[in-house]
Amino acid sequence: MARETASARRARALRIVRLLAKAYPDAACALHYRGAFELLVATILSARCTDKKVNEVTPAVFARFPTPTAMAQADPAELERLIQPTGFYRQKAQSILSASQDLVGRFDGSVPGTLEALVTLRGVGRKTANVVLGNAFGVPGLTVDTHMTRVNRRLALTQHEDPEKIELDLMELVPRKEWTIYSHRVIQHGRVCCDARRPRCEQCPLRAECPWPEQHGS
DNA sequence: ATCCCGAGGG
DNA sequence: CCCTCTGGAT
Repeated sequence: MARETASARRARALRIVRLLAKAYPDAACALHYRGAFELLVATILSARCTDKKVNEVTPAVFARFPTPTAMAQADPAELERLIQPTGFYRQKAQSILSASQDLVGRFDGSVPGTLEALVTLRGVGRKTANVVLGNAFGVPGLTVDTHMTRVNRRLALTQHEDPEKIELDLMELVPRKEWTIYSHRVIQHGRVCCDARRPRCEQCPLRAECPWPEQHGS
């Protein structure tokens, strides 16, 4: 594909948005949660871990520590044991405890609804903050995780590796109201089709808009 | 740049 | 065995 002009790329991005909507009309957050606090905890646990695995451990976690107040007083060893299958369990337990203590101490026991406040919590970066904003508060947010990074790079909607730079590129290309649902659809697409190891370009709904198959002979 | 860390697939 | 899975802190 010859070098693409900015306006051509913008038009292509909009076609991709439409194709994704048709291919994944029901895409949604795959984590199981009730309310902002549970979503925050589930999203911290989802780092480098499948959502499926997270959903297996969270019912017991939420049953045992249902509120920020309860979680803030949790025994670290018990929490570590409950979340152990998700990996990185010491850091994650520490993050969940510390973040919960901050919710109680600095945010009146509830999850704040702004990016600036959320990222001050231990274990919460832009990606996690945007998941909470988009799904618990209805504030548009692009959640640049491993799937968003891989798929958008293959689509040549960004050249960057740094998640924050990718987020800025996508903010220019994807209509603001679509940010949250676009993230869900790209993540689903990354799981079922645009696989990390071997993308299934033959059956990809975005094939006509993607330079990857031509460049990699499939 | 490196570390955390378990589990599943090829 | 190596890579990947809804990252973040040091």
